Amino acid sequence: MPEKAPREAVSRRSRPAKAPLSQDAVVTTGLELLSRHGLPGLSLRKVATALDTGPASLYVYVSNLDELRSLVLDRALGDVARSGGGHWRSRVKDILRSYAEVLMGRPGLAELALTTMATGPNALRVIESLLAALIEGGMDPGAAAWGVDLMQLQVTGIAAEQSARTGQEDALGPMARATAAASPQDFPHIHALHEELLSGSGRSRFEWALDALIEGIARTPRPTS
Amino acid sequence: MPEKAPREAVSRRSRPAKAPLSQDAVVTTGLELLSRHGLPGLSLRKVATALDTGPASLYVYVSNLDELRSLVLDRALGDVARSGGGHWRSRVKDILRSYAEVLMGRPGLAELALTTMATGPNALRVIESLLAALIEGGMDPGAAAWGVDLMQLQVTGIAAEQSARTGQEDALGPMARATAAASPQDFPHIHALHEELLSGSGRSRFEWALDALIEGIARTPRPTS
DNA sequence: ACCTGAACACCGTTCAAGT
DNA sequence: ACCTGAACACCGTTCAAGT
Repeated sequence: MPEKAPREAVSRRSRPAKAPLSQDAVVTTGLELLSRHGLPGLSLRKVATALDTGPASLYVYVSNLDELRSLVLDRALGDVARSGGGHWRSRVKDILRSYAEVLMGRPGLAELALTTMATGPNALRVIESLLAALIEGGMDPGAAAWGVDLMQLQVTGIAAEQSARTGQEDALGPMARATAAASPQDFPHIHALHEELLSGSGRSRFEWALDALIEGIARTPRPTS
Repeated sequence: MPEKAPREAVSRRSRPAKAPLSQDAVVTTGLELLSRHGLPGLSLRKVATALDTGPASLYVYVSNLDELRSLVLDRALGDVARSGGGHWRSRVKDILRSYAEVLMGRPGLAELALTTMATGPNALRVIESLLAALIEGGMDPGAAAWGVDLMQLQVTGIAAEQSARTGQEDALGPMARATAAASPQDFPHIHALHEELLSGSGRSRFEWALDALIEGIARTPRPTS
């Protein structure tokens, strides 16, 4: 039962007033769809449908799917915490922890980050604050530059592993089964360590990995080429 | 102009003798297609066409695309060098170097490895030899177990970055442009370090990353939980 | 058990045409 | 310049039917 048109006619059109397209709108609904349906939700056709148009229309605002993915990733990275205070080392860990939490906070986002490089302002801000903290900690600037790369990759990888793990109903996935079944003759060390290989809460492994990285990066001289 | 049938009739059939299907055949042609056409080449439909059948037929040997990908990855990992002799540390580096070379040796393989966990015998063999070398080096077995994970992830990530870079004609991709354009006000450290961020041959960065990882893993005590 | 053809429900991208 | 419909050339997966 449609109500009567309120007040004045809505300028020539009747429908819900379909917001105008824009890159911002495209990226926003892309992130929404990702959040709701994971990686398969982030398709040009689905974004187009959500915006009540055809897929061809999006090419005005985005040059292809890869660009959309990278824009959506950067948008999501806007939630990474600003670097707070405290000792440089705990600041580095805070940033990376927040980074991991953001990646794990939406289904498919960590996996997206693994295959897409974000180059927008939010990604740059994360890099910038990591560099600042490391350099403040007295780290050689060159090592800091290379190290940031390592840290981000590592954290992204851990986040992807972790969220793949929680996405499935079986807690540990095929790797657990494979290592558990590894024959003691062919794979003695795996056999002996198969519990260790998968042990530890995600949390404690994460903290350990960060410490190991920071330690290694700080102590390893770069080649003098 | 078909020649006359040679010798005897080829048991009831005329055509090129279409090899029988098998999981092995499916994986082999999957790896072939990947090698020739990169990641887009590795599709169930293309494998089916190459094997002169329909896509539905493959489901007898492979339960879905993900399984095919993980089988193809493991097959490719068969080329990773067996652990040679020498000091444990150089052995670790040799294995990881070979692992990276294998991943970069076929287009799309490193990217595949980033999103797919190989759990076959070849993947296990790589893990086994890394564990053996680290433990021989006196590393705490628990740290070795966690560390192997870190190393593989890191090397896979570097390989993917590197082969994405050589796959494109522009040497450095959008990250270079983004960091080069970073404003000195908003991103002072990136601005100051933007050459360092992208400097160094792949080779020297790789070696440095391995040393940093080994160093960090060896020195960082695991939490006593 | 193995294999098939046909269908289903999707994709990204392009292009000529309209405004 | 922006937007569109329709087409093109693909996908993975399922299913009823055959052998």
